[in-house]
This record gives sequence, structure tokens and C-alpha cells, in this order.
Amino acid sequence: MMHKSLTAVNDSTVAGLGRLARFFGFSEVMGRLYGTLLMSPEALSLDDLADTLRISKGSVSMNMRALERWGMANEVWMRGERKKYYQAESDLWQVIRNVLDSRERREVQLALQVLGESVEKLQSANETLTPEEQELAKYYLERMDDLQAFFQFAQMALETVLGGQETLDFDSVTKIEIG
Amino acid sequence: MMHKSLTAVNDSTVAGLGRLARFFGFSEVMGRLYGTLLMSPEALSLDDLADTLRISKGSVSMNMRALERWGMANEVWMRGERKKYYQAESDLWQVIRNVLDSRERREVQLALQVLGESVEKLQSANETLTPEEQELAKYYLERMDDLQAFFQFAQMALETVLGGQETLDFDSVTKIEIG
DNA sequence: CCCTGCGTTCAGAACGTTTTGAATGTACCT
DNA sequence: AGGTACATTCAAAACGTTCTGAACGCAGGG
Repeated sequence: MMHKSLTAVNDSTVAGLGRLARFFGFSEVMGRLYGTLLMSPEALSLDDLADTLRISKGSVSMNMRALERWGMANEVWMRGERKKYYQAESDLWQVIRNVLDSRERREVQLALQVLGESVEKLQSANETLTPEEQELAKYYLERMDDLQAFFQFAQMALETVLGGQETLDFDSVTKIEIG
Repeated sequence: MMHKSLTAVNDSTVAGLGRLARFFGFSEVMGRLYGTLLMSPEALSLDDLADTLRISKGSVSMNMRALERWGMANEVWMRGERKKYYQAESDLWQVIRNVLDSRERREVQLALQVLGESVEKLQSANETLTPEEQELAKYYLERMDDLQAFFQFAQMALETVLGGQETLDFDSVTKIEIG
């Protein structure tokens, strides 16, 4: 049995990462698995994880594969062992980059593409519209502009975070410049 | 009946905002209601919305109140009308600020608070721990540090966006400085 | 070549969320 | 005050998601 304070810290971290995972659109179990691995100095097997979190082996298997795909956990080969062992990717910066790169980036690019197509559609249809429809088209174009500005902002923020230094850590981001 | 291109642009925008809403952890219906309002030059009544999106009036009522609470839509009083009319908050910057301010900010502050408490717990318990437990406590403190750096980064980014100019629009954010 | 120990899969169960529509509440008009 | 036209609420249903556990697959050892 472990000291009470260690258990408490472990539990609240696991719970907090579960919460954070939901917040980011992942399943809570993924977050808790990640938290459990992060708080373990040694790599853990699927059975260890199922045991610790009291969830089925099947769920652990599926969720760990998802964590692996997201670059949040890595398999560790233990010589002379048949079990699979996992450890958390403990470089949080790397985790963020993985997620932003494979998920948010796509989302933003898709949005910008659709918006661009909409603008084109409106412009090329303009001559075939009644005066009343032209009014509405003009209004639509304003909305498209607003949305484009928003997504371009998002894109810029993403590229800044993703495109930059490999070695960047959170402490080195000092300022977001407005001008 | 409206011109085909206008309908197409309207539909894809509404669908896209529904998608975006899910992405941000809201319900899809909220996003589609917002989109419908955003693409309408005139304010719309609950019945208009229920009719357009083919969802029940009850759902429209509840979701519109949520949109109102999030500052994404405003009620509009039409003289001589008993119906409630809504219009979208079309300043997207304002929408973002509302959401970040009332949701993400809380989340980050809660996380930082819990992390701070964990660090304190570990430090004050240190003398009562066995050497082996002290090893683990040291490991835990490293993880807490990592997480604190991450949330402090998030906090800084939020404060930059929220704390700044009232008049800020997306185009004016030119650069995120790393150094 | 069969056992054993593990991981994976998936149909069904459990669970949570969202929607509906009928009942209810409310404000305005006459 | 009664009637009307709306909004709101909420219990039940529909729906989607996640979990479980038994069945299966697979590899290594004897």
C-alpha cells in the first residue's frame, strides 16, 4: 500500500486528465489510461491497466490503440515478456502537436476550402440572379468573409505552433503580438 | 424559391457550423441554429427556425436559450409581435471571447489549482515518506511541473486573446512570438 | 502439433444524450 | 375574465456511444 498523499495526487491527476480528454473530444477512458501511464515510472501491461482502472481488457485494448494512433503512448518491448507494455508519451508538447496536426489542421483546411468554394459559387452565379437575390448574395459574401477571417486566424495560430521549432517548449512562448 | 447557388451556400454553411459546434463541444443543433440565423438578414422566430431545420419547437426553444446564454444569439423585440425573434451575434470575435471566457478559462484555472494543491501535498508529506516513496514523489513532481507548464501556456494564450483590445478583429493578429 | 497465455474483435448490454410532443405556463388582446 | 397565440417544460422515446465479456486468433514453448 502506498502513502495516502501519493495515492491522492495520482487519483486527481488521472481524473483531471480524463476530464481534459473529454474536453478535447476524446473518450474519458483514453484520458485516464494516459494519466495512469504518465504517473507510472514503469511501463504497464494491458492487464495492469485494466486492473488499475477496473475496466475490461477489451476496452483497454481498443483505447490503447487509439492512444497509440494519436501519438500519446508508445509500446515498449520487454525482453523475455510476451505481454505488451505501454508508456505515456511524456513530452506534452509532442502530444499537442500530434493532435493539432492530425485533427484541428484538417478541420480548418476543410472549412477554408468550403468557404472558398462558396465565395466562387456566389460570384459566378451573380449575373443570373434577380436584383433581390443579388442583395442576399452580397449579404452572404459578408458572412463568408467573416468566417474566412476567423478560420485564417485559426490557421495562422496552428501554423505558428506546428511549423516552428522542433525543440519548442511551453515556457518559451512569451507573447502573442497584436498589431 | 431561391436560386440554387444561394441555397447551396446557405446549406453548406449551416452544415459546417453544425460540425464546428460539435467540434467545440456544443450540440450540432446549436451550431445549425446559429448558422441559420447568421445566414438570415432578418431576425427569425422560434417557429421559423423549427420550420427551417425541421426539428421540434421544444428543441429550438431549449437550444436557443443555450445560444443566448453563450452570447451567440440575441433576442430582438419586434413591435406589435408576440413572437420572440432572434438574430445571430455576427461578431465572431465576440462569440469566441464569450466561449473562451466562460468555459476554457474556468477549465484552465481549475486545472492549475488542482496541480498546485498536488504539489503542496507532495512537498508537505515528503518527510513522512519512506525513501522508496520519496523517489516516486520526486517523479510525480516532475509530471506536475510538465502539466503546470502546459496549463500556464494555455492560460497565457487565453489571457492574451481575452485581456486585450475590445476592438480586436482576427485580421489584426499578425504574429505569435516565440523567444 | 497441441497447449498456454496473451491480444483483439464484436454482438449485445448499459449508459448517456438529444429529441419529441403533449401538458403547462404566460402574456397580451378584446 | 376569457380566449388566443405563443414559449417553456419534462417524461418518454429514439438515438448514438461506450463497455463488457465471450469467442476467436495468434505466437511461442514444450
